[in-house]
Order: sequence, then structure tokens, then C-alpha cells
Amino acid sequence: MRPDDIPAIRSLDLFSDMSEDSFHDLVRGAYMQTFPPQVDLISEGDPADFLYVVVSGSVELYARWNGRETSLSTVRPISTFILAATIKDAPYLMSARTTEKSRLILLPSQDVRDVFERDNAFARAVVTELAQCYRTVVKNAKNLKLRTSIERLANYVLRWSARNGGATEFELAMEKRRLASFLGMTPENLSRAIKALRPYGLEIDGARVRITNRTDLELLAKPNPLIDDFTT
Amino acid sequence: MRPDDIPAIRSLDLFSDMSEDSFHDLVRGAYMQTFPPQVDLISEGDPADFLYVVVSGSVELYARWNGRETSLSTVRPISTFILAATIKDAPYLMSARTTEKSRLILLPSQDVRDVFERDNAFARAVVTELAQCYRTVVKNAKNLKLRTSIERLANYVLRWSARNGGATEFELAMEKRRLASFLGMTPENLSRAIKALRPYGLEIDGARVRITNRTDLELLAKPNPLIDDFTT
DNA sequence: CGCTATGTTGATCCATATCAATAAGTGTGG
DNA sequence: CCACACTTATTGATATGGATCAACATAGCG
Repeated sequence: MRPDDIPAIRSLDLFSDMSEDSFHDLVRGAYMQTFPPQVDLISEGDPADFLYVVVSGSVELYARWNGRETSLSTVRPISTFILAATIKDAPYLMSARTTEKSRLILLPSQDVRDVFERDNAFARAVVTELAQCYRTVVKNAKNLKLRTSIERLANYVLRWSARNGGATEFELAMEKRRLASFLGMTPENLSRAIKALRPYGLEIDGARVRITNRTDLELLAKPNPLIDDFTT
Repeated sequence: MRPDDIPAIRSLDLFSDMSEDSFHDLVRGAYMQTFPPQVDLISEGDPADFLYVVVSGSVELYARWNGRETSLSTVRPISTFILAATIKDAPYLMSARTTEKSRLILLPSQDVRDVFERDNAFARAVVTELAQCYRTVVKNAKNLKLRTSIERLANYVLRWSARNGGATEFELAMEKRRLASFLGMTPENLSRAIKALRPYGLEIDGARVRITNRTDLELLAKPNPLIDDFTT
């Protein structure tokens, strides 16, 4: 592993509080690897051999059943994924693939569990991280069950606008087909949802998003911190 | 709090490994309360003042948005709910109400957080619990996004059959309207889904469930441990 | 520059929601 | 213990959100 990547990892909430010794034990067995786009990293059902850290690029978490596939989340730098499976030593519930060229750190799960047993600060950091993950998925479930696809799209756009400092114009962070799957609809349906939101102050042209009337869009979207706030 | 309830709590995975002192600190400020059915315990958005333990009865976790409501899970004895909000000192994401007469223990969140900071065994137990919760919600999201309502119903029945030791005949654990909401459909649609599954070996009469042809039902349901297994 | 994957649009179909009416429980007070 | 009221469940008719299928356009990319 490149020595100049270590500080970035160390500064993650998950690793920042642990002892120097523990951190050393973790990174000793770790490797950094660069993957091309569209590479399958893990497959649901596999044993959790590694905890992954996305250093650059992005990784899609998705799942399949009975020939269908759905996108569950996108992991962006710098954060980890499949912590729960690693800690529980249980099979992955989601598959993962790179969406673009990405640099990842692979931490052997056994090392993570060993350090977890020894280092109390790390154990507490894991709690915070897992609680965050849990709340994110709960929000997701609420979003899916309480909103129509058009409402989900409208709120998605408002969420990303907020994430971009309230910008009225920005770029979609992923392909539309992936966005459609993430929002729980087909690509065709997303196309139509986009058109349906034009009268409500939203224009999407290619990857370019323009909020032309925030008031109307919010009136329709009714964003709610208990579903849409990504900070708590 | 009644002294004879303490051993039951103590034996929960979440509390079994912690020191005697810490446990004492926790239960010292706790109270046990009995609630009638349909009592609202907490409301989403409220600060997380207590961690709850269901001792008897059952509690429904649900959420609202824009006049719609959906049931997210049912908590049965003996387990806790809203651990994540308690630990993070963040607002509840879900509301909770008793579905029947229920005995609950209320542990002041501040006490839980204090003990969490002091007791390392407890901190680790919280990790295991949260990882479990997280994986359950992920399975739920997969269930919702990958399956039709009929498939969800079929798998729900098979799951509860397994939970009852593989019984072919058992009682529904909740009202149909609640089940419909939990499965992400309307009560009317549940009624029709039940009828649609009759030719596939499932009969539901009132609360009585009878699996008349497990092979056919499984052929349709295609249960999958990465969605339906409630033990891992 | 042309191939291939992605995105759009239209036509149609299907799953599920909604609305309405009835039936069946369930609990309460007389 | 029954009658009434009220909630829950079922059934039918209809509407609609969203999926599917098919054709075409477009954009990346080698």
C-alpha cells in the first residue's frame, strides 16, 4: 500500500480514534488496488473476506433475485462498504461493482475483527458508522414505501442540490439507467418522470440538471429531513 | 422496575456481556410500564429520550409522509427498538405504537450512552445488534424492490412457517391491514393476493394460514436466504 | 467513423391503487 | 347475553402508475 494514502484513511471517522498500534495492524495486511470500470468486486452470498474502502472513483452496491436486479446505493470517496458483513462474519447481502476507474483499499476481514475485539475506540467508531448506515437504509425504505416514483425523483434532485451547496444547476452523479434502478423504476419510466416534472420547475438535459423553479419543485416533492437529510 | 423482570433483560444479547456495575447503572434509572393497545409511544422526529425493550406484547414501528402511512416492522419480545437513534442522540426516524397490551422497559438514552462510553463489552454488543438491524433493513429493501406484492406475500408466509418450525398451519401474527402495509400494499390488494395464491398451495382463512402445497408455493416464492433468512 | 450501449418516445399491458358497497368480526354498554 | 356501533375484511368496478415491448435517436468509445 502506498504510504501517502495512509493519512487519508486514518482521517476517516471509522479509523481516526483508534490507537496507532491497532491502525498499524490494520493497514499492515491491507492492499490498495486500482480497478477499471464495471469490475465485479464482490457477489452477494460470498463470505465477507474484506472490508473495502473507496479511495477514488465509485462503487455501486446492487442485488439480484430471480433474474431481476436493483441498485441499492453508490459508495463514494472516502468511505467504506459492507462493514456489517465483515463484523458479523456473515455473507454479503449485496454485490458490488466499480462504476468508474476506482482505487480501493481491501482490509482483510479477520484483521478488522481482531482489531475490533482489541481496540475499544475502534469498536465505538464501528457503532457510529453502523448506526449511520442503518438510518440511511431506513430512510431509503421510507422513501420507497411512501412516495411515488415522480416524488422520489423530485426529492433526489433536491437532495443533490443541497449536497452541492444549494446549486440550481449541477451534473447527475450517475447514469440515468442506474439512477432509475436506484429510485426503483425502469429507465423508460425515469425519462417520463423527468418530462412530468418539467412543469414543476425541473429540467434535465443529458446529465445537466437545472432547477428552474425551486418553489414549485419543493411544493411537489415535500422534502422531509426524516427521509432526505443525509447528514443525520 | 420489578426485580423478577431483570434476569430476562440481562439475558438479552445486548446486555448479557456487560459488567454487573454497568448493568446496574442501566436498570437503576429504568422503568417498566404496561401500556394498553394502540398507544402511541414515540413519534418520528422526536428526540431519542429512551431506549425501549419489549418485554411482552408487541410494538409496531411505522412512518408517515404527506398523509400516507406505512408499517416498517413489528417488535416482539424480547428485543429492543430504536437503538440507533439512542446511540447517535438523533431524532427517531420511525414512530412506535403498541399493537396489543404490552409491557415495556424504558431506559433513559443518556444512561445508555454513558454506559456505552464506559463499558467495552456493551459497546461491542451494540455493534452486533446494529449490524443485525442493518442487515434486516437491507433484506427488506431488497424484498421491496425485487419482488411483486404476491411474491412478497408468498415469501412472508414461508418465512413464518419456518419461524414456526416448518409448520404447515399457523396463525397470522398481525392484522391483515397491518400486514398489507408492512408488505407495501393496500388491504384490498392483500385480499386479492391471498386469492391469487390459492392455486399455488396457500389458503388463508381469517388469521389461519394453511400451506396446502409447499412445493408449488416455494416454486412461486423462490425464497432466498439473502432476503428471507431471519437468523443471519 | 462506425459500433454498441444508453436514452427517448410511443403503444400497449399489467399490477396495484382507489372508490364504493357489502359482509364479517369485535368490543361495549344496556 | 344480546344489540348496536365501529372497525376490519372482502368483492367488484374502474382508474392509474409503472412495466414491457418495440422502434428509433443519441452519445460514448475504440
